[in-house]
Amino acid sequence: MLAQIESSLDQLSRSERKVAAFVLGDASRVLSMSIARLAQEADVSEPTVNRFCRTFSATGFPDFKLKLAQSLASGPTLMTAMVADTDAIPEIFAKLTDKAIRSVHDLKSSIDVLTLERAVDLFCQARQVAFFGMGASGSVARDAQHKFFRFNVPVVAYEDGLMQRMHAAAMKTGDLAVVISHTGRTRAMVEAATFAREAGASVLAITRSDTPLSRVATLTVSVDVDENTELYIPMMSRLMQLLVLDVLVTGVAQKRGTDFQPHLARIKHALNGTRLPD
Amino acid sequence: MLAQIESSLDQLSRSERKVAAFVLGDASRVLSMSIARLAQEADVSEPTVNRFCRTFSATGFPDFKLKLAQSLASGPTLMTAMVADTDAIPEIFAKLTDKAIRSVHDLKSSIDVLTLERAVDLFCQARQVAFFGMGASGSVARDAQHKFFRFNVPVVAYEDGLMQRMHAAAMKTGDLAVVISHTGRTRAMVEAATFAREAGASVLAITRSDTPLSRVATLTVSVDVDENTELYIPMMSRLMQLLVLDVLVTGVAQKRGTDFQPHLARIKHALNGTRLPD
DNA sequence: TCTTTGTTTGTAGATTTCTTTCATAAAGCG
DNA sequence: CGCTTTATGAAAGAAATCTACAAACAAAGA
Repeated sequence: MLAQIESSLDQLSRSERKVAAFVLGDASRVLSMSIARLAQEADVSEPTVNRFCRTFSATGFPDFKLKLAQSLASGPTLMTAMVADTDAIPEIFAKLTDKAIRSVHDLKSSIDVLTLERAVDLFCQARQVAFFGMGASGSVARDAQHKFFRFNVPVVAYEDGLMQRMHAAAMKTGDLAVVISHTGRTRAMVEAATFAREAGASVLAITRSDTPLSRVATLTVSVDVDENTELYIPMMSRLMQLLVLDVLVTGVAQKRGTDFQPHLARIKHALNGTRLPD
Repeated sequence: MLAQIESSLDQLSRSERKVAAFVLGDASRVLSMSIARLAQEADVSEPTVNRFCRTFSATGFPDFKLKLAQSLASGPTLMTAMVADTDAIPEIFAKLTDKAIRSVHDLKSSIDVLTLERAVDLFCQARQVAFFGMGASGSVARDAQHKFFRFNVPVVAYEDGLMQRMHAAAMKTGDLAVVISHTGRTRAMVEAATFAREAGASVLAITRSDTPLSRVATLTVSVDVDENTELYIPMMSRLMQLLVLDVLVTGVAQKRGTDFQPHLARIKHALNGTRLPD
C-alpha cells in the first residue's frame, strides 16, 4: 500500500501529493485521524483527501484507513525486502521471514483452486506416481515421495536425469508423473515430461506459469514467486512448491477418506521403535 | 483479536454475545459494514454494538474495525486452523496457507537471533560440513547440502542411518555436523550426533527445544511448531527448518563476502546449458 | 495578449454514520 | 413479591463523510 502510494506520486496532483506526503510520513497516525484533521494537517480540503483515497481503490476515507491498517499490520517491510550486503543476521532473518510470509500471501491469492482440485483428482486416479525434480527441486521431489508414500500407491522419486527418462518412457496410461521445476525451463525436466506424455501418462507440472514445461504438462499448478534472483538460490519458490504439495497431499488424504487409516497406523507403529523417550 | 473475543465470550451479555458470534463468524465482512448494518444482522441495537466494541479497548466502532483489520492482516485465522474431515480443497488450501503464515510469524518471534549468529559462525569456521536427517528431515538435509554446496567447502548429506554413523565417527575437530530432526527424539539422529561430538566435531541441531538431540548438540536452533499431529506429517516444521537453513546460508554468504563470487559464477555458467529458452 | 477549454481545488450543504442520553424491560436477590 | 441492579433499544444529537457545484487555476490555441 505505502509502496503503491510512493510509486504513483508523480501521477497525483499537487494537493493530492501533499496528502500522500503526509500519509507516507506518518502512516500509523493517519489511522487515528478524521478526514477533517488530516485535511487540516496536510493543508488541503476534505474532498481532496477523499479523492486521494479513491485513487487507491478505496470507496472512501474510512475504507482507505482500513486498507492502510491491514497493509501496515501485514508487512512492515512491504517494500524492498531485499537482503543488502550490509545486513547482519538479525536483518537477514527479519527480511527472509517477511518475504516468506509475503510469498505465501501471494501464492494464496494467485493460485487457482480449481486447478488444485483437478490435481488432487489426478493423484486419486493414478495407478502409480513418479516425482521428478533436479537440483533444488530434487529434494522437493524426494519430500513429496515421503508424503505420498503414506498412501497405498506405488510412488517413486528421481533426481537423476537418466533414471527420469527411463522411468518416464516406461510409464503407461493411468500413471502420473509429477514434474517439479522452479524455472520450468530445465531441459531434462521438459524432456522427461514429454516422454511421459508420449507414453500415455498424465503429467502434473509444479512450476512457473507459461513456460516450456507448463506447455507440455497435462495440468500445471502455477507457482510464481518473484524471486530475488541475485541470491542465486530459489528459496521461496521451493517453500511454495512444498506448500502446494502439502495441500495436495492433504486433499488426497481427505478424498481417500478413511480407507487407508489402517495403513497409516502400521506406518506409525513401525516408527515407534526408532524414537527415544523425552 | 479474534482469539481475545472468543476467550471473553462468557463475560459478555447475551446481546453482546450475538455480536461476538457474528464477528467471529465472518470477521472480514464486518470490515465493510456500518454499525447499523451489523446491528441489524446480529439482531441487536446499535448502542449494543458500540458497547461491545468498547469492551475490547476500542474507542468506538470505527476504531474497532481498524483494530480488527490489523489483526486479520497479521495473523489470519488465529484460531484452530485445523483441517476438518469435511473440508474441501479450497478450505484446506486456505487453512494450510494461513497456518504457514502463522508458523513463520511464530518462528520469527521465538527464535533467538544470537543463536543464529553463532550457528553462522560454526558454518564459517567449519573445515567440512555434513547434514544428517531421516524421513521428512532427510530431504531437508539434502536441500541444505545443495545450498551449502555453493560455498567452497566440502559438504555431504546422508539420509542413511549407517552412513551417518560411519561419517560421524570419522569426523574430526573443526568439522561440523548439522543434525535435523522434527521430533528431536529419533534414536539414530541422537546417536549420530553423539558419535560426532565424541569424535571432536561440532554439532548443530535443528530441532525442537529441550529434547534428547538438543541436549547432545553443541548448539541448537530451536524450531518449535505446534504441529497438527493428526495429519501425521510434520509439514510446517519442515518448512520452518528450511527457512532457518535459508537464513543460515544467506548469513554465511554474507559473512564470506565476495571471496566466493567466482565460484558462484562458474556454477551458474555450468547450469546454462541445461536450460531451454523461454 | 486574450480567449477557450479542461483540470484542480475548495465551499457549503446533504447524507450517512456514529455516539450519547434516557426510559423501559429483564434478570437477580432478599 | 417488591426492590435493586443490569441490560437493552429508541430517539435525538453530534460528528464525520460524501456530493454537487462553482471558483480558481493552468494550458493551449487564436
